[in-house]
Amino acid sequence: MRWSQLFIPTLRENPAEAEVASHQLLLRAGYIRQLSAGLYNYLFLAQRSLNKIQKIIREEMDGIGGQELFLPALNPAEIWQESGRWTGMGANMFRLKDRNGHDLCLGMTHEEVMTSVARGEVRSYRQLPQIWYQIQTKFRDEPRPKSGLLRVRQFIMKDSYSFDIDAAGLDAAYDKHYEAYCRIFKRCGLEFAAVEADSGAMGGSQSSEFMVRTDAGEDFIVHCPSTGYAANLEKAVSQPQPPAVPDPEGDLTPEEFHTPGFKTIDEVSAFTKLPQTSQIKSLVMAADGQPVMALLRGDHQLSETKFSAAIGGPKELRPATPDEMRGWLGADAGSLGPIGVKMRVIADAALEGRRNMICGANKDDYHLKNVTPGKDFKATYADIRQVVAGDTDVITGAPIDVYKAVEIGHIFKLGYKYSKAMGLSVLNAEGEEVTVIMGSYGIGVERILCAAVELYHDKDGIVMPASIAPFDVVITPVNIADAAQKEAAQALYEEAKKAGLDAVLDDREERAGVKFKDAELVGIPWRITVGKKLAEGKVEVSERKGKKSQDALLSEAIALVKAGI
RNA sequence: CGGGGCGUGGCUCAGCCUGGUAGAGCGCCUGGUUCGGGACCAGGAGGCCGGAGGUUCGAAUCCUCUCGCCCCGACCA
Repeated sequence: MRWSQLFIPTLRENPAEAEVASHQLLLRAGYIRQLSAGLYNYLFLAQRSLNKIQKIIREEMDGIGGQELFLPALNPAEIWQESGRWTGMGANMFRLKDRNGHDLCLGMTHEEVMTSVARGEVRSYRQLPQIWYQIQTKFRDEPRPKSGLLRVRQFIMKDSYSFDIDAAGLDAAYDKHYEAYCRIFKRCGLEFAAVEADSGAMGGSQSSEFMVRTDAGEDFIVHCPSTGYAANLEKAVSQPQPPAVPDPEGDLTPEEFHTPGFKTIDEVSAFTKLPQTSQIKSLVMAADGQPVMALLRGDHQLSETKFSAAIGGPKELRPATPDEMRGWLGADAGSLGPIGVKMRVIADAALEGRRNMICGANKDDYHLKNVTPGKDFKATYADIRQVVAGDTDVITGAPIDVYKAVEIGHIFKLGYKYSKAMGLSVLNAEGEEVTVIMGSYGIGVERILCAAVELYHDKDGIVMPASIAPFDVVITPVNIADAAQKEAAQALYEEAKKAGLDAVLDDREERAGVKFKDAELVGIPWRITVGKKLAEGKVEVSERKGKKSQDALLSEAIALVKAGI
């Protein structure tokens, strides 16, 4: 292709609205343009990259026996009602009505549709196992789209679903996906980590997320370099640091004291001259409208995910409102505590065995000291605490890290959630009806592109991995008006195409600097510059990564690039 | 949904406080000179200042409402 004919609208300056590197660079390099919040036009370059990513995905999915389908993005409400997710998905699902007033939605994922396909057709264990996948547009009415392509309202997802007769079959399908995903991300040139994850609203037992480390990400990963333990913060476990000062000895009796205006843990800590680790933080939550108290050590944060699991996974979980707190406990947040309360109390495991601590008195501007969990109040202990940097590995005690990451893939063992709810069963060899066990496996296609840009860029632009770059090589005649250069460049371009390279000829009537800058911004992995050394029969071959270049004979240039890719 | 910010040629922004009828740089078009790292000269096109209402002799500028976008938080298969 000839650059002069292409639509590659590069910008010299960063658009004002872009914050993260991938957003800025994809805009500047002319890959994408925004249509609206969370909606992007994928221009020529983005489309080429996304096509390459999808090609890799298809090859690997086909490689594990996946069969590609294509299901409607527009779904009837009925199947979502059957699975219970019509209400479960809440406001995150785009909903609409057709002309007859029937409820429809735009699919966020396709468990329901896939299950409905299977239940109509799959009758016998002999037809299992199956792995079906599609590459489809998904819709989510995000409360806050952000960070360019990282969090959007419409995006491309490869989603696959496995159907098996038993748990061993599911395990095998899950493992196949795990390995295929590793190959996909590796082929896309990404450095990534597979981590233990919470299965959240998807339901199911086991799940792994594939994460790329970047500050632009929204997830936090807990990682122990010495043991290899890696998990999403929602799910991660660790050993907390010990309390900053030891608890007072003895079976002391709780004693009220006045704390005028001291509400936060920090304020009470400063007032009592006892560290945060000596305080009990009492949080009141409403679980399906019922009050539940969560207790944590003063310096710890509640993990809502763990807490939700600890109380049996309520449909709705939220912090209590100030009015609710006052009604239930007779005091405002800042003076609450577990003594004498009538609600369920879940205490974090880090409080077990502690004694003579400080907590709120359920009376405004009063706290209690000498409060001992177990003795002065009853609570169920559970791990409801969010891991923080500085904690240590639960088994070895080795230090752990917490870092930000973006999720590019997620695999789940769904179990029977959808097949049971929607009646997907087959006859086994004994002629008995058994419910099919399912898995579900997603990849965010654009997120691979974003992650690559986040990971690989420099001051001049994108350093796109060759496997997903829109072009392999750009042939750049320094001066297109020079007939010899023009001719040589044209010949090189033809040769590159014959050699199977995705080549573009930069035949624009621009100065060399402009063409170099654009090629670097866009992130084309290789450039062959046809310039003054042409007189000696030479051209310059340069690699975007590391900015290395060398002179090569005209006849050798293409082979050199080919070898590099 | 709470908090903050911003909407002025294609892009980045100035002008607004202190009303007087719109500017710069880049980009774009034409011609010329240049030609290995975002050239230079000359000429030119392009904006009813997000929208509506109001105040005023007069509104980009002041007031009210509204829409959109971005950021922080909440939320997030």
